[in-house]
Amino acid sequence: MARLPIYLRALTALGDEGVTMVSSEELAAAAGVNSAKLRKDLSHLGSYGTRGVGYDVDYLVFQVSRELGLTQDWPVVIVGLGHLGHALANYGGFASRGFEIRALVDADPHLVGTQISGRQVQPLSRLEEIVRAHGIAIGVIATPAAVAQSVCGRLVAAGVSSILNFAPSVLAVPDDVEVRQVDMSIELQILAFHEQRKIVPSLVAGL
Amino acid sequence: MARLPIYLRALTALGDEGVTMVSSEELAAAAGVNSAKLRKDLSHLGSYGTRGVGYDVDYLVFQVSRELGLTQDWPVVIVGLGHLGHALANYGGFASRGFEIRALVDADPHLVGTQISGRQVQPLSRLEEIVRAHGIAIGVIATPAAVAQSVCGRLVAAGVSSILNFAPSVLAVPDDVEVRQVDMSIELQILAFHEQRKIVPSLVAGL
DNA sequence: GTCGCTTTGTGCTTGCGTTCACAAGCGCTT
DNA sequence: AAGCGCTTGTGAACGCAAGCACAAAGCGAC
Repeated sequence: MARLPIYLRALTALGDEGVTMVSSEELAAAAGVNSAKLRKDLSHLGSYGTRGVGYDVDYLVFQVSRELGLTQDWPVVIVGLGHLGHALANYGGFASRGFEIRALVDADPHLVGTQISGRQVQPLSRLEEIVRAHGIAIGVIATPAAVAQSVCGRLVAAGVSSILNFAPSVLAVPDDVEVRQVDMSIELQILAFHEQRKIVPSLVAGL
Repeated sequence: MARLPIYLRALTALGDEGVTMVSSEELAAAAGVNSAKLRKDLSHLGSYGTRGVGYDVDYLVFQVSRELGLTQDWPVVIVGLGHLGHALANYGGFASRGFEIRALVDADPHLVGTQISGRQVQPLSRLEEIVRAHGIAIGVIATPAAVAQSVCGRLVAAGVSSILNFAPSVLAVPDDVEVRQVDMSIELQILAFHEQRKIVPSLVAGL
């Protein structure tokens, strides 16, 4: 379920505060969801709660992490090191959550060979070689939209089966490859849509 | 509808290629959705298609833009100029889509006063003043999670009613404020979950 | 002008996810 | 040891979105 990471984040935050037991009601509030939904989600993992008491925070963190596959480290390659790729390479939130950025790749000869976050940028021509050598299953695309599909195809051909795409383009992939799309312009446009709906209805009401 | 921006992106891409008319089938393929869903979505805006022919690309771009409220420019403030905020400030995809980054704000005295993407970083203490002076309705939070809720509250109090949050924390806001959450770690965790499901079932099948 | 091809717009069914509401169960107190 | 209060886990109802399938409608050809 796509909500497990949110629960995990809330749980680790609670754990850091020293909380040892938590009720579905409290955890649901921290995660911003309905408590029944949370209980149903957690029940799919097994019966890890105690009736009348709640859930043991540490134990639940472990169980959710296991379900998400975070008990092992996932090697990741970042393709494209513009401003965004740069930010991703320097983002500390990955390593602490079971992801290791194993390689940085870019097509720009001026970037290749430079150090970013203690790691050397590799040329795009070596992409397949790098993916295979490290057994990388997860790729991050932070390139311009024009080359995103090409990079995606090469990643998939080299064995990558999960892709996080920051480029504003729809990626075509085989059915067994998972793609998640993050597009900041689209998020802003959705906000603009809601902003306008707050204004337009007042005009309609005035008619 | 949250899919309109995706349609708009596909439409502008087609327009740049010189395409003038497009069928729901073609546009749906470009946007990665079902054609019936696309037609139903577009029909909510009005009847802008011609039966037997399709949709006029330019006209549809205009209509979708109008529906999304992109015929006007939306002023935006970015709070937090770490690696991610930096990348956002330099991202060209905003201005071209009807958003103008009007102010950059950070708490770090070393950053305040520096120029980023031709704009001077303002101190966090002036946040409310800046929001009110520019009539800013949309705020982007790219701060550490620890201060995200505090910044969010100040933005809302100053009049911001839409927030794009990159910090890994759930924001509590009044009902009339829209929040959209972007969390790269969560996206990666969802990918890891699917990756693991590709491996674990093979073990289960072996039993 | 009529016929047929193509594509939109939409009623209806189907399926999934959310939510309510309650029974089952655990621990604490007396 | 028994009862009480609290919380989980889940069966059942509800609502919404997705997709099918077809009727309505425009355009071109003959």
